Amino acid sequence: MTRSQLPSDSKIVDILRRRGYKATPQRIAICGLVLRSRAHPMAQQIYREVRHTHPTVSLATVYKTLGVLSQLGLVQELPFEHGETMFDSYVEPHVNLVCRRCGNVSDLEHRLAREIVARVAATARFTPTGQRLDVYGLCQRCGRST
Amino acid sequence: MTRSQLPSDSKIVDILRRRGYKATPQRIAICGLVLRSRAHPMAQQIYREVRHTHPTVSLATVYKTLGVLSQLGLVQELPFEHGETMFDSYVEPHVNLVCRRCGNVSDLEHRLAREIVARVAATARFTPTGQRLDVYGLCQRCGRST
DNA sequence: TTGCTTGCAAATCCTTTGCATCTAT
DNA sequence: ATAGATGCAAAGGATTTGCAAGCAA
Repeated sequence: MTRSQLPSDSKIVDILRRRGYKATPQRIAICGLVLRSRAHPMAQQIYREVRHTHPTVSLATVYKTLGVLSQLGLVQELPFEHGETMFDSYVEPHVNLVCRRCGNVSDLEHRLAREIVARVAATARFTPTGQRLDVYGLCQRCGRST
Repeated sequence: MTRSQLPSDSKIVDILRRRGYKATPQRIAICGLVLRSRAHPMAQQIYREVRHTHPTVSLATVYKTLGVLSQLGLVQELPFEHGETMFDSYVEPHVNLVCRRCGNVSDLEHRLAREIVARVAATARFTPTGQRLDVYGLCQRCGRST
């Protein structure tokens, strides 16, 4: 299975309303930024970006909206060692390649991602609802210059 | 590869000294607790436990020692969404089964753990130095009573 | 209209740091 | 002897919360 289509604003409005949330301009903007990003943004970055179009938005609203998206299963939280949490809108089984030098996180689809979740669940009689498969190291770019 | 033997105190003293750290009683106690635990303890829990034998130890020392262990590659930090970080003394590729109901984290060895790291690294020309393979869901015990 | 949402500020919580004192080597 | 470690208290930084005012439905 490949990554699903990135949602339009009207799709986002639908999703929010259907789940009983009001579709406010701030929410639509924040959801749009997060769900259409492949950059694994952090709350502060989303805040900075959304202020370009909604200058009065608060960081609290960003956090609350990220909480909603997380509740709805539309994003996955990826807390890291150094404090901040990245948000990944790709929630299907996949691998996060996390470069320890440049900090970049990229998603990689691989059949083994689904397979390991399924196998492990069967082996341990564990009912899976999500996963986080990170590989840490040096990306191609950073590895060259070591 | 299976999980290596749990280290004795004298082994811990050796490791610390060889790497240029002083082997203080507090450090030996903290390292012993963490490296011999399979429970993925958090800093507060380690603090509470180590105080049984070293009542004057401070939380700051616990954090500093955990930092040393992390630097040495002897433990892996597992930060979670709800704030606290668990410490896993099993650093080889394996799967963490994280129960969303009871909170228990258990390590599971599986050949696919090594395999996915190797395959993904080759595919993406990524040089791996570590990994975190979490599967979230309901453990056998909690799954029964759902 | 009305309850959910926003934005602000204050509060929380985990973790780190500064520093004087202590101690392993 | 002395560089590194400890313990305390204060600081830091991300995230959450309380609440009055605002807005979607």
